Amino acid sequence: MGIAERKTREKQVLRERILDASRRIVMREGFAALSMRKIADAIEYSPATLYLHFENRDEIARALCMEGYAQLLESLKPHLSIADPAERLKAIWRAYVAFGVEHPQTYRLVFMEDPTYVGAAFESAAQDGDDAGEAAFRLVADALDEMKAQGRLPASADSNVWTEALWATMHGIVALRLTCPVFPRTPLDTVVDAALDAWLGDCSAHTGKAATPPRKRVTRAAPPAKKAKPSSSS
Amino acid sequence: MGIAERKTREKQVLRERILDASRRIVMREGFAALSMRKIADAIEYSPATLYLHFENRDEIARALCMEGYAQLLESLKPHLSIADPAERLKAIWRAYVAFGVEHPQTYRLVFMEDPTYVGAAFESAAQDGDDAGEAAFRLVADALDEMKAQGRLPASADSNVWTEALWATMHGIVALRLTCPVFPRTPLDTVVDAALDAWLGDCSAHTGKAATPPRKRVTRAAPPAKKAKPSSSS
DNA sequence: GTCTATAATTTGATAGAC
DNA sequence: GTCTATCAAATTATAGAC
Repeated sequence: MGIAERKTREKQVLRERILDASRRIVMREGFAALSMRKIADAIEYSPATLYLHFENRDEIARALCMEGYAQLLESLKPHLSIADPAERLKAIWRAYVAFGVEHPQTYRLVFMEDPTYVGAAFESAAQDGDDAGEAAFRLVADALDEMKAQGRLPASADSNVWTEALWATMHGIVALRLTCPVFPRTPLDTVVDAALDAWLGDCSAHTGKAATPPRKRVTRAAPPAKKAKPSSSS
Repeated sequence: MGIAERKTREKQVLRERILDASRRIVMREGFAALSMRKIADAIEYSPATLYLHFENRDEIARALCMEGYAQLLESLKPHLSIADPAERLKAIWRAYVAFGVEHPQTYRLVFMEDPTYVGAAFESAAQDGDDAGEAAFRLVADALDEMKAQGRLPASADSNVWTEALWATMHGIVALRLTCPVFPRTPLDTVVDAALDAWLGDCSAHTGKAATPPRKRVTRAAPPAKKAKPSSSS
């Protein structure tokens, strides 16, 4: 069956070229500027050909979302193996935000455009039954549970609630950068670190080495802690 | 000059009708569905007439943004006079989130569509020289400074950074509701409260009456605090 | 599989009559 | 001030030749 396989392989190649061109357009001009004609021009095929590989523009968009989400996951992967749960979470979320600001149009397409797109991205990367969204959610929730078990988070903290809130915080940081660059803004890293501190705060318990200084809010008296925080934007 | 005044008044009336119709379309179908023709049909005028009152579609969008932002500010106003800075901030941000989820298309138009729109909204409501964005920012930053002065926030907390981070957090909560309704989600109020607690946390110092129980994260040992948190979504 | 050609819409915006 | 009529340009999507 070599002939049939070559044909499907060639078909696959063109599919990839279509997605490549689409990705370039989206990254350069944003999703709103993505049209079938523009894609066709870019790959030097007729618009009609696109419909042999994708049902419509929406299917191309969904494919791009799956790609983009996979790319995001890939950028998080190096940090998943960090032993300490707090450091793991901080590294993951820093990478998450970095991805968002470095690939604004991709991030926007996946998370800020159509509610169905992120759903498509999640369902696509299904592993062991449940989708990639669930898996990512668990990843964070489990780390929070670890911290709770170590007494580094309040026992009253619901890890599901905190996961959602933590995600919302980081998403908000990215989203504001993308659509509301209005204020004389704080460097990105400074805001991210402040947020991570607020949520994961003083995580030096059980680590012994007091790596993260307890830059924690006070309960009774004002602490003598004084820490300037210069930081570089992305 | 009664005649001229009547004419400008009548002109103003039509301008309002255009904006009314536009607002309805945006609220019902979203900003993407707002077209000059649709507006003209709604008010039973010809499309050409619209151009006598607005230069183009973008100017209508900006006008809607100014309206929407003013509406948001209005919904925050009742809480600005709360004496306690922590309670004030919490009330303000709860109202902010509530506005966002109750007016999704308006919120989306102002904060999630075009970067220039939110700028227009801010500059429009200029008071005493600086724009409404600056004013709102100060509002939050000042409250944070109050809390800091009372020793209820760490002295190391930069109120400008925290303001931006706090805004990002609340914006993220709203934005995720609008564009990523994917998970079996936590009730809105629960997430908002968790976030407010994480940022403003145990604020019972100096209030005497211990109104807010110290649902704070631990530093050394696990606290006996146990608090179930049932809450209603909006 | 790929193309040409085109249908069918929808869009923002304007010229000129009244 | 308002309308009719229309332009010029996009868009998605398809029919049918090759």
